[in-house]
Amino acid sequence: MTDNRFDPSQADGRWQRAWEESGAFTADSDSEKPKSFILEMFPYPSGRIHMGHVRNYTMGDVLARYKKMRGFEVLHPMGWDAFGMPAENAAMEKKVHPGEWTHANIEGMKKQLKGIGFALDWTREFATCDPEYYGHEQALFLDMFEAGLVYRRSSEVNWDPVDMTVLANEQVIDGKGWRSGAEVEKRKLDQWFLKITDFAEDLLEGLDELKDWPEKVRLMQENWIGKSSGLEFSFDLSNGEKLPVYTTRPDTIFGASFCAIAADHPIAQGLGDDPAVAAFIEECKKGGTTAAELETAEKLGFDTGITAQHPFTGEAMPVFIANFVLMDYGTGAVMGVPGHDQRDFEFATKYKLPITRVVAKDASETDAPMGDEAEAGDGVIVNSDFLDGKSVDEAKAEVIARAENGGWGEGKTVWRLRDWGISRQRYWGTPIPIIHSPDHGPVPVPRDQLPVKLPEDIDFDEPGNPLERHPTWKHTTCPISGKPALRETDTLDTFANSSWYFLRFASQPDNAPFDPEEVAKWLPVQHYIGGIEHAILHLLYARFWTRALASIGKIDVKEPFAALFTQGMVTHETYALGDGSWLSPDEVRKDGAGWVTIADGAPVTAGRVVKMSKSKKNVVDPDAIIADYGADAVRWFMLSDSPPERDLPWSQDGIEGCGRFVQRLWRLFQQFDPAASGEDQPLARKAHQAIVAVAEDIEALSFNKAVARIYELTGATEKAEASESRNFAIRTLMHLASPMMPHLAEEAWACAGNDGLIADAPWPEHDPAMLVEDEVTIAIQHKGKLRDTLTAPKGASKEDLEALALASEKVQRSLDGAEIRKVIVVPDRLVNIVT
RNA sequence: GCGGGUGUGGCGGAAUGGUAGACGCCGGGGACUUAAAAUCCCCUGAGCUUUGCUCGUGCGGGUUCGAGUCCCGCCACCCGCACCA
Repeated sequence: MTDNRFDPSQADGRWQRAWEESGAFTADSDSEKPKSFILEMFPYPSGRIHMGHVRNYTMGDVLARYKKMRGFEVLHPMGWDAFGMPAENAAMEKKVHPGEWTHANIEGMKKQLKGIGFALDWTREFATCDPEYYGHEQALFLDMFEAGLVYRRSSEVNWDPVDMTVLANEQVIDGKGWRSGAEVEKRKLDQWFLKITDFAEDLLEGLDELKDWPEKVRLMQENWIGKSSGLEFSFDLSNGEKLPVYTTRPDTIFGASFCAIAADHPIAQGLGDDPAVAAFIEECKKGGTTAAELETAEKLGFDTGITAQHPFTGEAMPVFIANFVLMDYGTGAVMGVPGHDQRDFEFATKYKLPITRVVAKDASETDAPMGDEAEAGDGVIVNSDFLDGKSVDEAKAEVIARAENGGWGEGKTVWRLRDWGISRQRYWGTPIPIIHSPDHGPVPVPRDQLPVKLPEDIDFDEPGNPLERHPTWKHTTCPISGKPALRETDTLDTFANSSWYFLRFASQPDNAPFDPEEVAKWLPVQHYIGGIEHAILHLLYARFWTRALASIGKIDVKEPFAALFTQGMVTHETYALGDGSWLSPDEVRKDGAGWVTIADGAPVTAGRVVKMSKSKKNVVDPDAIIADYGADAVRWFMLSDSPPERDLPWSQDGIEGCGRFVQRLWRLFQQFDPAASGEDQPLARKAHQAIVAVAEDIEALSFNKAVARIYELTGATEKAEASESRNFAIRTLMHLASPMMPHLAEEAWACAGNDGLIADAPWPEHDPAMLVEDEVTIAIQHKGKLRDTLTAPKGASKEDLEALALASEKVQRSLDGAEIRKVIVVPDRLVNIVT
């Protein structure tokens, strides 16, 4: 027995090399074992691994290692979501090629990930910016193009006139470009779209099958897809035109008192010659789109002077241009029913339009006055001719039926989901494999010319898309006529890259994006782990892309991720000086109850615990922590205390505690004593129970509970005398801890004289007979309050337990001679005496 | 506004309707040491008239022999979406 310390600085690297050399985590798709695909959302190679990554990948790693121990052939790959804006920004700021910057980052981050000891199959690593990868992506794009799932149309975009580029909505801040600060313009550009709306119904219904997804994410996707059903019909207008409107409340049609159209509605645009109309349309465009602005925005309207004829009453209703009507939902026009829609109510109040009740609590309340807001709830239809007395649902069906019979409208389902605009006027992305032919329009690049590679010799000295102004790249010939033609210079949205990468992880043939048979072996992903921020876009696009490929016969799986887990953020206290400037954790120290700067002792305010971010300076660098405490301590911290779906507050005290526990386990592991003999039943029992409990906790992803179990068994084992049972407990702890602290476990395993890697060893067997206690603690209650506890043999009869309870001195004192009315006995648990 | 979540010691958090606070962190006391670090042991929800008693899981009710857990009504905070007709 030696009392040396575990030295991660030399042990970690040694075991990481041992895993790599033995190929311990290389997935064999020809294996006979059941398969398990464990995947964490692959990182963007921004430069450094941060604590959020460490937490995400540690969780996946524990699962992957555990599944391997349980006899699964595990696929646990890693790659790089390598296209995107930051690389281009770096190119502009640092005069470095985006590819060079990206690859340097990948090298650095890969080294960091290896230093944490993740059980990854690095043989399947790829970056989405590899021409092989994006070439296959281009092939998939062409598959979808040929299947009619891709189309081109003119669409409005945010245009930065200084950077000469399109901005995503989140890159527009207060109406200005986030980089240039220039006033952003709306511009119409021809853009490529993927027909995700073809799959709206399917994507919505598929959510029901995703039992192992968080309810929250399913609801967010459901709302995003936004199915609604109602009636689309046309009003006859006084100018002879027709005005199609969409409503989900056809039952309230007798309450309509006006029509409203969007500012960019064709009828409004047609009136644009009138300066007053033009001014109003301009006014509508100004309004901000932030939540707060919309909340307070006043309903504004402009009476066009045109009237619409009510389909049932024949009444003439005014048609307004209104700022609250959206052109891209429904038909861009609505019928206004002020009594039963809050927006219409506000509008009608402002412009003194009639507000009629057409839904009441019951049929007798026909004339009940309207309050100061619209009544959107259920009820009975009143003041509505043939609809009177019907329920809301009956009236909806009746009006839709009459409209359809009369040929002036039809029941319709409308979706909030829009088609996916995938064109980006950027260099660092997958070139869209299309050639614009003067004679044949947009033509697919012939398959034998894929990949369409990005040119290397580009510069970012001028604003705009480097592909567009490259001297030769876009010039090519039409594949049909052979005449000169131009390449598409837009690249694909980066979300396209992450929409099928899991298929490429499952199989990597040279001549195809994937092999359907290999995909069938691994998919769906058994556990997909990542941040909640991808609840909608990435996860919806990946579901769509998988379904689209299934619909054209490329694969058999429709849902890529069987189970989804969204982990919480890593947070940290913030520190600020009096002037509000932020300080990093290593610039401050505790001073009594408060905090001061290390530099000059100036008082520091410790603020809220929030997500680690550069702007708040509350980041902690994983490398520095690993250097101080080793990889296992950091991994252990990531799994301890907080449930994985909640935020994890980082603390210096916490990581020190984890570092201490690594050493404590190491000391215990060294006490494995081959010469020891004898049984220790209670300890053996605890070890067997821990084998079962830790397994259950890991499978439920309750890592914090698994950690607590390991602490408990550790404590019990430390206290026990040497025995064969104690040796068993020590070996058990090595196995139970090995998915979480793999370096320590390997070192201890080897020191105890075992051959091979503990990573390759199976999960320990438990003896079911040892799970059952032979003695139990019984709680004795009087009137529901605890009075005493006693130990009884497991399975003691109710009569015996009752007798034991009544024999207790404490119980008798509490009873104080009162008459016993009833005694409740729960075997092996408690006795409750009621007086 | 709509949808969802959370609320338990100083802190992170445990708890199939059955002994609330497992486990960890912080804190206090002690042992070892010339001393420190490391390590080990004990205490650590609040209060009280302290062999013990009372109170205690955001608040107010209810069901039950028994409620952190189930039901009804509130409050606070967090997240997502949002003029979607």
